[in-house]
Amino acid sequence: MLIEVDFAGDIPIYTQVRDQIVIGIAAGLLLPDEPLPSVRRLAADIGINVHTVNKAYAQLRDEGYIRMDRRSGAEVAPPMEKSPSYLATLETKLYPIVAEAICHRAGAGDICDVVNRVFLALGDRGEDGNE
Amino acid sequence: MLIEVDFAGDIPIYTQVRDQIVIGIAAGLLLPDEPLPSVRRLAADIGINVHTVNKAYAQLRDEGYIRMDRRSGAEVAPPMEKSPSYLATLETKLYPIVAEAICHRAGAGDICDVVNRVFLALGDRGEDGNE
DNA sequence: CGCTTGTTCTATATCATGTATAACACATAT
DNA sequence: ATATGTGTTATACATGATATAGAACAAGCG
Repeated sequence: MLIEVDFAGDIPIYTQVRDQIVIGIAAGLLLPDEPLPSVRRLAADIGINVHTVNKAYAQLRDEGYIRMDRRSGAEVAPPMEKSPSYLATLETKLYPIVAEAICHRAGAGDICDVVNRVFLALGDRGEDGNE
Repeated sequence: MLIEVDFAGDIPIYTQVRDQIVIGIAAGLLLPDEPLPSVRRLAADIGINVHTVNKAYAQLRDEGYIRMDRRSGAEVAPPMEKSPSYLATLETKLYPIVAEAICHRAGAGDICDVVNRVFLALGDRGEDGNE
C-alpha cells in the first residue's frame, strides 16, 4: 500500500493521505483489522511531518474508517453499516459536480459511465457480494 | 436567481458563489448572454466584500462559464463545447467520492441513482436535446 | 460631468496548513 | 529497571489562503 503525495498541488497533504487510505480500503488493499503504519513511520516514509499524518489519521478515525489505540497503533475498522443518511451527504457532494458536467454538455449516461469505470477500477477486490 | 451563503460552513464564500452560479447555468436559470449582477451589486445583496465576488467571477471567467467586459459587465458565456479532456477531470474528482461510497457499502447503482436524481433536479430546463 | 462597469493596488486581520521540538501516558520487550 | 514504540497533546513558528476595507484607475454611457 504505497502512498504518494503531490507537494505542488493545491490539495492539502493530510487530505491526500486521507483520500488514498480511503481508496485503499475501498479497493481491498487494506483489509479490516489490518494494522496501519505508525504516524512516525508513515511520516518518515512520505517525508512529511508527524502532525500531518496524525491529522489525516484523526480525521479517518472520526469518520469511522480506522480505529486507533494508544498502545497497539492504528488499524482498519470493520466494514461500515449501510446508512441511508450517507446518501444525503453523497448528494450534496455530487451536486456541484453534476452541474459542472451538465455545463460541459455531459449527459447522465456519461457521468454514470465514469462512475462505473472508477467503480470497476476500485472494485477488483472491494466487493464481497453483498448485493 | 437568488444566491445565499453559509458563513458558518467550511466552504469558502467565493467557492459557494461560484458553485451556485454554475448550478444556475446548468439548471437553465441563467441563460447564455444573460447579464449577471455587477460585482458591487451582488456583494451588497449578499452582504460580502466586492473582492470576494470578484474572485468568484474571475474564476468563472477562467473556467469559461461567464464572459466579462470592463464596460458592459459580466454575462453568461455561450454553451461550452463537448471536450473529452473534461471527462478525465471528472474522473479525478469522482475517484475519492466513489471510494467513500464503496466504504459505505453503496453499489454503483446506488451512486448512479443519486446522479440521476441530481440530474433531474437540475435538468428541468437544462437540457435542449443534444443527445 | 456624473455614474457605472471591471480591474488593480495597498493594507489589515484571521484562519488553515505544515513544520519543528518536546513532553506525556501507556504498553511491551529486553 | 531500562529501552523502545504506540497515540496524544502542547507550544511555537512560518507561510499561504481567505475575507475585509478603502482607494484609485480606465473605459463606456446618458
